[in-house]
Amino acid sequence: MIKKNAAKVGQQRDGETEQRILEAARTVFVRSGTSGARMQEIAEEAGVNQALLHYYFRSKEGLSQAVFRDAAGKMFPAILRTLGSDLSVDEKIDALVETYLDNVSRTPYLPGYILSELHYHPERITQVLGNITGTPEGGHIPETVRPLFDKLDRQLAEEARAGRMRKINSQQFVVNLLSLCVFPFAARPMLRAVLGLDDDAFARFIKERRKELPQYIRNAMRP
Amino acid sequence: MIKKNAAKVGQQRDGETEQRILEAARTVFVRSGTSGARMQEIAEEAGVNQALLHYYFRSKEGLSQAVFRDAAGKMFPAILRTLGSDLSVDEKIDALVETYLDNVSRTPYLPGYILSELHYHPERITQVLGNITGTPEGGHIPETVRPLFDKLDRQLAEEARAGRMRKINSQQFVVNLLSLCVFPFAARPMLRAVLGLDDDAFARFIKERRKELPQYIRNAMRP
DNA sequence: GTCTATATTGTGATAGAC
DNA sequence: GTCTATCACAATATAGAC
Repeated sequence: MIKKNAAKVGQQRDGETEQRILEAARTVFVRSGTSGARMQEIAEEAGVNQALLHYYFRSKEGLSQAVFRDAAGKMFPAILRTLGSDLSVDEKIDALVETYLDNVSRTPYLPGYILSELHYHPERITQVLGNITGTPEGGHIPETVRPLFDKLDRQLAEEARAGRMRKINSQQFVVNLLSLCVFPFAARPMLRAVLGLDDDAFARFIKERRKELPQYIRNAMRP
Repeated sequence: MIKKNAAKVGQQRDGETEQRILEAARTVFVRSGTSGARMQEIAEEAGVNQALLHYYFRSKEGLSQAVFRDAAGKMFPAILRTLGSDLSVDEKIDALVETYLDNVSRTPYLPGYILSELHYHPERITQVLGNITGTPEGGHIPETVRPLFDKLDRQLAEEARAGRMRKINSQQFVVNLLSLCVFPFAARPMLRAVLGLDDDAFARFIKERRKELPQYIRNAMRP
């Protein structure tokens, strides 16, 4: 109901400007971190004035939360959905490795940003992950996620009982899976410096991983 | 030759004050990140005045570099030494998992700090890792580290030839190893929130990992 | 070496015109 | 909705006494 007269000079229809600001903010926050980023830098990146950032997002805190929420909203739901699905264990491994590596390859600096944010602002996890996991206000996330891990535990137990896998608990299983997928991106600057991987070489490195990782992980749990 | 008359009031002998400042800085930088940290906060943590930080380290930049150099100097050399040693592949796996998990358990927030620093200040990698790896001024780190990976590649090729392992290249091998060791610490705040792991539960989680990881990794490469 | 006081710049945020 | 101008304070850094 608000934005009428969109034809008037200097006005943009819809949330176009807001969106441009949000994307600029993502770029800058991902590059410099929440405290390292400057509102001025974001304004320039978006091609607008600094005051406009405050008009749309009120404060730096508000803007950075919006960015983090978006970023986390891209990564976590997909992972949780896969882990909680009705796929078999083997299929979950395949699905997670493929979708994660494919998706993140397009935004390779996101994992580093997210892990850093979680490290320096752990209080944000609850806010953001609470929504994502559907945890009620003031609730405890682990309780909401519990059913997912319980289900995984049953699947893993059944595989072990049938002699198809060694016994492993769901937490270690998930952490192993995530470690092998996420770490190479989070440590990308290190790999670039130590192994000399430029953008192309890194992309090839990930492509190779995408092929070998499922086999690697399944093998690791053979009886 | 400088510090005489150490008995005089207000003076400390040796680098005691400098050391206290450095430790305080480590605490604060690891907790808040380089740009998030405040010199005032560090001064308080060290129990000295803010001007003293500049007396010893000239600038915030200087202090943060000193902290990062120390932190990286704790992690990387041990890893590189193990990987480049004369141990067999199996022994390297054991050694790296054990020493890494044991050492880092004492400073569990260091990996998150180091990865974040590398993400937001990739230029520091060259400065610091150059020294650690013994790369000459202006040299390229990968060339210095190359022999280490070449040696690993020969070992892995020999294992494959003898039918004891599947073929895997040294880069993927090392990244897998590091992923499984480092990620749980780097993602600790996330694991705390999602899995509900408090300090004790996390310590147990790592202890279990220390036991199972070598077997997991060896298994993953079985033919 | 260590302190207090202060200079100086950076930076988030707001007021108000258009 | 978007801009320019400016405020208010935070934060690094330095001067100089002790």
